[in-house]
Amino acid sequence: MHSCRQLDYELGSEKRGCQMKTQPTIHAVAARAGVSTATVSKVVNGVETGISKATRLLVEAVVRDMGYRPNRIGRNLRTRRHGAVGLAIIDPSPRFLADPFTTNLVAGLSNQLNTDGFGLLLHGVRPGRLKDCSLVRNSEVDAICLNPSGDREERIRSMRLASGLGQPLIVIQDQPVADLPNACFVRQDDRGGAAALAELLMHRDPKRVAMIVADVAWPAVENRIAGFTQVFEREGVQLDLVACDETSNTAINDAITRYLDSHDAPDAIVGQNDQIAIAAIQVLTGRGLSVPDDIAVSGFNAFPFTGVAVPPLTTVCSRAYELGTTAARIIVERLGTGRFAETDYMLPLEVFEGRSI
Amino acid sequence: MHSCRQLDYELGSEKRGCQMKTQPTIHAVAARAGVSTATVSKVVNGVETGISKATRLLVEAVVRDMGYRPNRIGRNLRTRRHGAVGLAIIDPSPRFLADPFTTNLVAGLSNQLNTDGFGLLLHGVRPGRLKDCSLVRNSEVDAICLNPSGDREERIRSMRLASGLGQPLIVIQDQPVADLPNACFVRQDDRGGAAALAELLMHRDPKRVAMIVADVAWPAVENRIAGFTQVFEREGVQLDLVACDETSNTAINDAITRYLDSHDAPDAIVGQNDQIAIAAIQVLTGRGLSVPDDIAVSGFNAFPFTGVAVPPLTTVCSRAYELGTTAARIIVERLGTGRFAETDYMLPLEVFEGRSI
DNA sequence: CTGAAAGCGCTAACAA
DNA sequence: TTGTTAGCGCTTTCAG
Repeated sequence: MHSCRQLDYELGSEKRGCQMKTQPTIHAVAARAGVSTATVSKVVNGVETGISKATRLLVEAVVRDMGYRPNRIGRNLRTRRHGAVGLAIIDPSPRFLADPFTTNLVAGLSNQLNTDGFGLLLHGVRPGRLKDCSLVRNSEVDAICLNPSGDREERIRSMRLASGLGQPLIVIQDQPVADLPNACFVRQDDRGGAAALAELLMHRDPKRVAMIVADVAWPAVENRIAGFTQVFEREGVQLDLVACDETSNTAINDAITRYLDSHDAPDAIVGQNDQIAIAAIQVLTGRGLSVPDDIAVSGFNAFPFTGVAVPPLTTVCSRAYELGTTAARIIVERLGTGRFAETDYMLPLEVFEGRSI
Repeated sequence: MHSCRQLDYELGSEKRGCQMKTQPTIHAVAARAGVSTATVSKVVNGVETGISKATRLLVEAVVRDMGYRPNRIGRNLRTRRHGAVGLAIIDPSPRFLADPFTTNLVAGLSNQLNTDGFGLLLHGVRPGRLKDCSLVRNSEVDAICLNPSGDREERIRSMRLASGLGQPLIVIQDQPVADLPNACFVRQDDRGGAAALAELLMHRDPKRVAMIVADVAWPAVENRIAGFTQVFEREGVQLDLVACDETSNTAINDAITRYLDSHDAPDAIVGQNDQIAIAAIQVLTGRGLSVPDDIAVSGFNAFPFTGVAVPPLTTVCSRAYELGTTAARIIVERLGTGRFAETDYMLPLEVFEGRSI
């Protein structure tokens, strides 16, 4: 049997000629080393018990020599594990990754999963199209990580769909939904962060604050609005919501300009993220207004590269990268133990005090 | 045999109790529909010939009813395809994705691969650690996409290592290496773009130009420097290279400040990317210098969100997203035909003329 | 038009 | 300490 397989392999590489060399299988290694496939398997997987030093060394040498790399498919089929996690990011833009929050989330998730021996399958999904995503149509990952967007109803549809797949689901940055079996929620306290920022803003005794928000509904933004409202309602401060297309700088500038043209100047402008806040500073400066003397400005996120502002931006620091590593750890634990220890994790947020308010 | 498998499945779901329901297999579907697994397979894979309408409808109904999702592992083992491509991004920072170039590259690659039915396995790899990456240690993807960084020698080591794996290799953004079997290079014309920008700068008749570069060596940056040098040497313009840690805004600002403190003011400052150029504008403005009247400033990339500058930045537009989609298409074609049609693709670059030079 | 059967590469239980 | 063997879920001839 060994020699037969070995023959297959040798024939394969000769027959195909110009074709790429066939990857050696565990059988080829076993045959060359004169041991069984079981022995090779044990050596390759570092099983300590029941392998003599000599055999181990021999097999390791043959493995190196033949350039053998275990085929994950065979292993996965046998262990009934995919060794991978899917991340579905719901976003209308094909450049879904351009948002620094997403970027940092993906980096954290990817790094931590890789460390633990898992792969990350990345999918940008247009709203309403989750059902067509290959993560959903096929069984190809051990768990699904979902970053929803859109209004709450749409997000709940996404979550139910993903949950119905019968595999562990980790929802990033959305409020828990009742009776969602086998789901775990991982989020940051955007509401608390916004409230802390609002309290800070209260030192200026503002009457009116404008918040510039994207026209795509993100759960984080809803919570940021809720956090402001919580403080501002109590204090009798009016909150104006100004919507814009955040994917274009000109659109952001235009929206801010239009708002300033048609309203009395607010006491403060907050962006739903730092890019928008920086744009606001520039529009204000361009109109001869001084930040923070005339108008306070603040943002959200504090990611490197988005913080190049003069004056330094006061902003709520997001923890997207840690959201990613946290989610990864939870997934790995869930896959190991068979259950979620907790089903709701919330990372606290802090305000970075720049000089823009 | 069918009923035996079916029994397994039923038992499985009952025995496990609180455990997650076992995913139905093709055998379970076949048993429930009263057909063979071969028939189910054909229906699921949309094979048109030799399936009666009635059978198709029946099987489809059972598939829906049971929530059957084909297990990719079984399929992959049989077809000897992984259905996935690995992307190894060599970068010293764990936040490798934060760079907008990388971000856009990944978005393009991911979207196009997903469209063509492939997954993308994302790996951030620290320099010199490629050999430990699971993409390298295991056979788990059909092709590897490599985005090298570091000095040329280090990059060549990475490329040789990846090429030696015996599977198709696509190198993003590096100069072709001779005798690298089964590799294809996909890049943008950074050198040409830089030269075009340099020509534009010549209208100001500069004597000295400072280029702010990161201390990590990226192939793109080398080419940008080469493009400048090509024009500036001909014209007798001096090019100063100022290195900084580009991952920190303060480091960028400090480096520019130190340079300006210790040298006569240059006629122009170019950043290796737009973030750096924007920082330069702010440092200059803070010193009471006017851009572009006193000093011209320009950058590279023109990605959305990094272009919030006053005045609008003159910059060379990168095509990272298209680099990604192009690489994806090449990979898919290579996997289909068994060979690369070309082994070197170069996307031309254009200058966006803002008002900063 | 449908089904039986072989086998993809690997692991783990069990036998030797 | 090592080897034999039985599949993991699926596709694909080939026979009916």
